[in-house]
Amino acid sequence: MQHTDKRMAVILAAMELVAENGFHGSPMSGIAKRAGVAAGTIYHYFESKDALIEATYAHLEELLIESIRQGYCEDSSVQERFLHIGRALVNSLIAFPMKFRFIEQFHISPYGVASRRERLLGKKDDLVTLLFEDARQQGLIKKLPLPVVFALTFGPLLAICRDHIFGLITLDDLLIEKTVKACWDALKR
Amino acid sequence: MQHTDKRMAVILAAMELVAENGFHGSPMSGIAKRAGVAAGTIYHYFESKDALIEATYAHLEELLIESIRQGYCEDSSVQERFLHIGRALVNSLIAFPMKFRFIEQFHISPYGVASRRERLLGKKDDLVTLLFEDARQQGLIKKLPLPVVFALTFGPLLAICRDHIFGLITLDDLLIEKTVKACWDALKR
DNA sequence: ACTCTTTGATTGAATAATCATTCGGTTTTT
DNA sequence: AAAAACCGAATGATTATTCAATCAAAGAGT
Repeated sequence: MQHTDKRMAVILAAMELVAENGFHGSPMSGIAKRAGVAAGTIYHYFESKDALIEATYAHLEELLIESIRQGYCEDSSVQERFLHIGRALVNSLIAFPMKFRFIEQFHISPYGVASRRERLLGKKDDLVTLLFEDARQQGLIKKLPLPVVFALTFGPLLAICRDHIFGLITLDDLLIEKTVKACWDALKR
Repeated sequence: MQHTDKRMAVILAAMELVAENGFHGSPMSGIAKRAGVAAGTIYHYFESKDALIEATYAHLEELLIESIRQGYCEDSSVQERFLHIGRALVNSLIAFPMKFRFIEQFHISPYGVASRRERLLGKKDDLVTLLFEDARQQGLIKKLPLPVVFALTFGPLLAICRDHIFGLITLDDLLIEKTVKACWDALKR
């Protein structure tokens, strides 16, 4: 077993347990057992439980960004790029319910607050922010603060992922397309 | 001190602690201390921690429904009723950030899953569901499954409440109005 | 090839803190 | 005085974290 193998096993186990039971239902001993690793080993790779949680989120975020970037064409029209991002996000989230559940848990937890603030105030160079700035410059969307634009886009998309994963609806390509287009209707002037 | 006084003190303390620290950071001893009550007393009113959490959510939900019903006019146009609900919801949530934080924690936690399923599959007689069915019959909104309609409405509204409470934006009446109208744009055909 | 040594990885039992819950007794209300 | 509300220390289970002991691998010297 390689150096990073156990590290990744721990991250995956943490993701699954937290997704299923929340942070308060995910003891380190349980994570260790699911990862097939001794409790002490976790502390070889992560300073604390908090550090493990942060690392797990960072890993999932990377996967998500990667899957959105896949097939993204910088030269397409604003609307086409918007549709691509929406589709890719929803498909990626519902493909692995555990990912989605963990990310939601993280976002509302005290862990996520700082991370969230950084995101919106700090980095100005990510794919989505650039797209929205582009759209505003071209006068395609309403004049609203960036966080509101984010809300109108990702609020509904995360909500339908949640409903799908909890079995309240069944998302297919057509329904995803319709919903993403409806989000666009909310933005366009 | 009245019979129900301590009961309510416990509920409020639970709301505040859970809103601040999540379920895993809200020990019964802490709730008791904040409520100004002995730990054992909680068990006079609630069978267990789970029961307390459920009761706290039920109480908040009642308050929320009440504040939305206030000033709601059954005879208004669909769009006017929609705007009223959106405005009332956002104003009510940002007026007491603790309420909002608790409700979010609850919805995502294992507690909320069952409650959520009941809501959408069971009760067909609440204000909002009736409004949406009305709107669909009049051909005013897109033909989408009810959960998706809910997502397009409440997804963004909850998101802007979160952003406001975390200090990422500052909501005023105008911005709230604009955002609720944008949600309507997402729905209307 | 064969030992000795070093280094880092891994273990799991031990620790100390914290948790939900209980219960015998006290106070308050009726 | 009976009943209900209330208290808070005690209980037993669970927790994150530590650590002394083992293991595996990889040279280094012979």
